[in-house]
Amino acid sequence: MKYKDEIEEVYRFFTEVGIINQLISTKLETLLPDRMTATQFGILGHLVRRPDGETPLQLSKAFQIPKTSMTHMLAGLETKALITLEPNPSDKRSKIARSTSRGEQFLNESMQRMSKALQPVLDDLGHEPFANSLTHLTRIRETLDKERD
Amino acid sequence: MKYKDEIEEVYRFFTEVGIINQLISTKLETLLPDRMTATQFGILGHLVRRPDGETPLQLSKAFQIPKTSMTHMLAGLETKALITLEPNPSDKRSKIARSTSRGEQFLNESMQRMSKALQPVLDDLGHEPFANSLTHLTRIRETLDKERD
DNA sequence: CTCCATTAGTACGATATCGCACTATATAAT
DNA sequence: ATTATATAGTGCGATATCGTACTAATGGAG
Repeated sequence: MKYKDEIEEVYRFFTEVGIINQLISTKLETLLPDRMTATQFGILGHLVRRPDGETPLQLSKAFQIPKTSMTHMLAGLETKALITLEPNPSDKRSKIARSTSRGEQFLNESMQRMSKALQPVLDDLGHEPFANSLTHLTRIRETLDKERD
Repeated sequence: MKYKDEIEEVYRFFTEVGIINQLISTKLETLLPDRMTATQFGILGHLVRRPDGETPLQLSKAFQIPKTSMTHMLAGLETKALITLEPNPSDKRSKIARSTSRGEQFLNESMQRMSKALQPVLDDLGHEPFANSLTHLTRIRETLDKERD
C-alpha cells in the first residue's frame, strides 16, 4: 500500500471516529437531564467502577481533558450530588472525587435508557462490529496515549 | 455472550471512541494556528474534496453538528479566507460553502504536519489496526446515522 | 393564485471549554 | 534547613457550542 493511501486511510479513520463520537454523544445527551454532557457521564461511569475514587488530575489524564475543564465538570457533578469532592489525605493540594450512591443509581438508570435506545442498532448490526473493532481501538488509543509528549 | 456483557462491550467501544477523538483533536489543534478547531479542519477537508461546494445544512448533516454551530464555524473559516460563502443560485434561502485555493493549500500543509506528528504511531502500529477497524466503524456510523430519529 | 406547512440560515442568550496566570503544597538539590 | 523546581487545583477571560425562537424562501394542496 502506498504511503499516501495510508495517510488517507488514517485520516478517514479519524473522521469516522469523530462522527461516531458526535452521533453517540448527541444521542446520549438527549437521554440525560438538564444539560449534562456525555463526557460528564463518562466520568461518572469511571468513578462508579472505582470505589476508592480518583483525583481530578487522574481523571483529566484518563479522558484527555484539560484539568481546568475537569474542575468545571466535577463541580457540576457535585452540584447534582452525583459525586463527592473530598480533600486528599495524602496530598493537601489534591482532592478525591468519588461517586455517591445517588450517582451510581443515576448511572444505572441512564445506561438502561441508553441500552434501550441503542437496541435497534444492536439488532441490526449484532455485537461483532463492536467487538472486532474494540481490540484495535484499544491498541490505537494506548499507542496514541504513550506517544503523546 | 450474555446480554449484559454486550452492553458493557458497546459501552467500552464508545468510551474508546471518545478518548481517541479527544487525543487526536488535541494533537491536531496544537498543530493548527489560532484557535482553529479539529471540526473546522474536518469541514475544510470535506470541502476541498468537493469542488462544487456544499450547503451549510449538508455539512451539518455530514458531521452531525447542529446547524447553528455550523454557521459559527463557517463564519470563522470565511474570516480566515479558507472558504467562500456564496448565495445558492437554486435556493435563495441557502448558501454554498466552497474551499478557496488558500484553504486547500492550508489543508495540505496542515496534513503534512499531522502526518509527521503521527509517524511514530504508524511506525509502531502499522496501518493494519486502522484498516481493520475502519470497515466496522463505517458500518457502525452508517447504522447509527440511519437509525437516528 | 392563495394559503400553509416545511425548510435554510441566523440572532441571541445560556452554558461549556480551555489557555494563561496564579496560589499552595510537595519534592529535589545543595 | 534553605532554596529552587515541579505539581494540583482554580479564577478569570476569550471563545465555542448549541437550544430556542425568529425571518425569508420554498413547495405542495386546493
